[in-house]
Amino acid sequence: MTRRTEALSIGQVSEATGLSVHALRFFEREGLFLRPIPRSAGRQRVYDPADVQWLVLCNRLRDSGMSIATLRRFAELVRSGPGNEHERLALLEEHERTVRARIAELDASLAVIHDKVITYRGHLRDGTATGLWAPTPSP
Amino acid sequence: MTRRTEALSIGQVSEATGLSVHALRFFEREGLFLRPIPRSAGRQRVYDPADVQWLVLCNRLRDSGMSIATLRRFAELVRSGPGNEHERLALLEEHERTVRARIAELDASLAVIHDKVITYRGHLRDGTATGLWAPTPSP
DNA sequence: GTAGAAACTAGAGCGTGCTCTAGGTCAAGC
DNA sequence: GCTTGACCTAGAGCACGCTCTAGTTTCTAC
Repeated sequence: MTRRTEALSIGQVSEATGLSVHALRFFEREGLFLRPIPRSAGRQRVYDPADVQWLVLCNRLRDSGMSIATLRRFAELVRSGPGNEHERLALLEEHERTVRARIAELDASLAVIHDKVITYRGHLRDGTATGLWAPTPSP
Repeated sequence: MTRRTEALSIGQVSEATGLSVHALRFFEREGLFLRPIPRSAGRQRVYDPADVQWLVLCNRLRDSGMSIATLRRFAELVRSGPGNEHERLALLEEHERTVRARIAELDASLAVIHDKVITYRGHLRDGTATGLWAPTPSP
């Protein structure tokens, strides 16, 4: 007897992933799923837990700045089955480098911003808050 | 004798800040400068080094994800002179929190991505690269 | 069987942040 | 004076990533 995997409606998947139902349909149009999502007799989408797992990964990739186009490329690679794992790895490695670079950039900006915050606090404490916008050590 | 500050053309400011001349005019329309940029006899913008310094800070704020709207709010506060330093500090502190949260989010995503990378490398090394997309420890 | 919620499609619309176009004007060198 | 390149304005256009609309159908509960 074939074990039925748990069927999920678009609303349930939306709930589970935090993606809106609009976004889920958009993702499908954009070819971001790993398979054609099957439909019920009434043409409604029937997802399964593996789709949700994939979407969770998609969320991580999107949240870390991967574009829809790159995500689609990754999905295409996974869809086309075994044999292109080196390409998938290369794509992920590239994205990892991008994310690390972005974090480094944010760290650098954060240092500048935190410095400003410290300076403002100091001047406010001392009552000498003039000309504080400058990026160099404040006057 | 009044010391002339160094006058800069829009092209020079573009060069110095990395912002395009289009972006500089856009920033001006959006009210992101600390003063009305003066014009030459021929209606050309005449910047000075302080404008460049401000733009360098703007770049840091923008690069770290501050919206144009928030940057405008900050510029308005600075423009309106002394007396609102607490507001400026609050704005910067809020942005600092936002940036830290973003870094934390990226760190979390990076962990997931790096994990995938490691898994792909392992499976490729072992020649067992199947079903590797899953976000859970790969099958 | 009927109400109300949820889903469907195709396609328009929107917020953000520039970027580019069109049609000039201005400045510097020869 | 003329060329060349930088600059001007106002406004249109664009890429991205959804979000929403309109009109219809389907599902669920009573």
